[in-house]
Amino acid sequence: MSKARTSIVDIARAAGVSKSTVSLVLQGSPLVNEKTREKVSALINDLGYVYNRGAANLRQSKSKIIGIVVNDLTNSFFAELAVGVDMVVQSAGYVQFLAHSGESVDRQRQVIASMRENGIAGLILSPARGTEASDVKPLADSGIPVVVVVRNLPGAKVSTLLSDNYGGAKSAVRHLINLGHRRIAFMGGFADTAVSSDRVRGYRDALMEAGIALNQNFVIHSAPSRAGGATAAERMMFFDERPTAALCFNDAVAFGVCDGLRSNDIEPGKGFAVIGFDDVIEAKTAVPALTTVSVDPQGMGQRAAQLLMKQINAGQVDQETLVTSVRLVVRQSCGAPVRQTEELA
Amino acid sequence: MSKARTSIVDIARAAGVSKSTVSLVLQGSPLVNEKTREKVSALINDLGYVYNRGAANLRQSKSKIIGIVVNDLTNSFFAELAVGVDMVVQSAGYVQFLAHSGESVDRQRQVIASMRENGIAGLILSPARGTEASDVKPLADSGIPVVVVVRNLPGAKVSTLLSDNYGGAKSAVRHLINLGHRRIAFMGGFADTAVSSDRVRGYRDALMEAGIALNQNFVIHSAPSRAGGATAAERMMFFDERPTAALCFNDAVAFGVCDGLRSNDIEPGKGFAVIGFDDVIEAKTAVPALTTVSVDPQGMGQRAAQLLMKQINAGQVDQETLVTSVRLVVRQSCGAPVRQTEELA
DNA sequence: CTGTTAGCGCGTTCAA
DNA sequence: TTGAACGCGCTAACAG
Repeated sequence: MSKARTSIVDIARAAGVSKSTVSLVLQGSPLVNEKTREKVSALINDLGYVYNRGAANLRQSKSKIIGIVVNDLTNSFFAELAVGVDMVVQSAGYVQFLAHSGESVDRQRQVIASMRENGIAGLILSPARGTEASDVKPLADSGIPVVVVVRNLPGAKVSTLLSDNYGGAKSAVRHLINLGHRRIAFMGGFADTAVSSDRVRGYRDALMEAGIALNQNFVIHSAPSRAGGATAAERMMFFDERPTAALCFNDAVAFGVCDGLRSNDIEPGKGFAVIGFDDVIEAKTAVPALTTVSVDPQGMGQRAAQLLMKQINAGQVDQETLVTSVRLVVRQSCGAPVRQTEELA
Repeated sequence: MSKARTSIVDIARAAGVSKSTVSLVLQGSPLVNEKTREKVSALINDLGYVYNRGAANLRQSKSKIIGIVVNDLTNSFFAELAVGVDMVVQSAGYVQFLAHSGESVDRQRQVIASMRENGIAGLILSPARGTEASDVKPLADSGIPVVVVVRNLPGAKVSTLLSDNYGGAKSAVRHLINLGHRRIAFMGGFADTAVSSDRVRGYRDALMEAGIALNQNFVIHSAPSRAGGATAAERMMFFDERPTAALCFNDAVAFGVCDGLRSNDIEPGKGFAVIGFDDVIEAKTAVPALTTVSVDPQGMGQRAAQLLMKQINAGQVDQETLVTSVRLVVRQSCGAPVRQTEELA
């Protein structure tokens, strides 16, 4: 209808009061006469007034906007994470800018810059591969709290929320050992990422703890994808003494390993046990019966958002690193959606 | 460091010019002396100035923010959609507010209101079930363009982008008929949604076209989920004369149907053909060999965003309804990630 | 204690 | 190239 939206002055004029009074009404201030309050409130409704948060932000030089940049929204793990963030953000009366970096540090830099121009109150970042501390430095320096999730970003003045990669790997391998396995492989993932090395470390320590000698060949790196898992499995077939179980870098790798086993006529689950970290969350839909090391991505998103809100409200940036625990879970599909049936360890 | 962020006046003062000049430099206006431009640009860098888009928005009473509200970000279909939107939004220099309604019309109303307060330039909405035209009316009335995707919203002053449910179903059933099937079921989905009835209509028309009488029993409604598919399959087992093929409401249902068949010792694919609309996109990871009616969700997101940008730039709201075509695709997994191998029809 | 006035925050715009 | 006005809501100070 009307081109110009009705502003606080319009309704002030209509009510025969000053704009200050209207502002007080909007804020539910008790300093205003009941009668005037009602008249003003009525006008606000009738004239279809919409609060202009931008103007308020400008005046107060603060906003109720938080930014979230995700390296791959296509991966359900991060979509779920974003949903978790959204939940707490929404209920705190904030809105979220969401951007997808697609693992491109350039795009990530751009969107972070853009969010900064737009005056976000805080940022949650799941960094693209190759992100450096300098990429968030300007933000952090200007006092805007940043929470980095999933991958860590050493040297940056930010808080960090990681899943317990070391502990998860360790308890998964312990579980395999308890099942009687002695020749256990670690499959998939690139060697040069912190996430990967933490998981391998957990794997090693669990073996050591059980007095099992580490066979270097049994750590088979590959792309952290289904295809990577399949090739890792192929490579494994050449060993004289093959493993009887594997901890996989993630669920995608685990499926790939199963694919690779099957094409060599080995039925996974029967004699060969496979466990994967469920980073990719294909598990939710795709797995017939796979043991996974599970992170709850929505929960992680919630925690990240809470961590951020805390800092925003306190007006100061922290630098804590939190680790969210993981669970060993057997998922089962029985002609129906996958349900979590058993929790181990 | 500094509490107050440096503003346009700070650099004006430092450069010994007026803030107007700085503003002109920022806008790349040619009306400014080359020498001053350089001096100003240098100061902008040195003082770490960040453009305050909020202030600009206020002055111009327009923003470069678009809103996107999605009913279920947890569903990869919508996550991909959001990525598609993000691509064109980002490259147009906009940012997006993203909110997840979780199929709750109340939350949807809230977030739409919040986005309106924040001055979005346009909205892309994948409506929660039960959304009514009135839910977007205030927005549409104030001249903010809205593009509704996936589900339609009759009576609202918005543009709409739907996938070709009718045509897709029709060509899927034609395909099954060409394969020699005569007893073809339609399984899954609630009867009372437009999406569902369009698909059933396509199914009917394809049968009619081939002179095959419609068997009312063969339209088996159920929840549009994996569980729903499984129960639909169970129900089908009681028929005296069972179908030999099914078009499923979506891929989740299709998997459920496969689950149900297997638990009755029928191997899907061998003698019983299953086709699903890939709304849920489990197909990408989970399907060994399933024919799907495919929508490209990222592409759809891009089109939606383009449609919206067009209206924003033109400064007027349209009310067109566009239909995006779908493809019949056989996906195959062969010990490696699923690839699209064959395109039919 | 109620209600008002004036000025601020920051970038844009236009007349001068 | 610039001073001044402007967009809209907030707030400190002040008058009734």
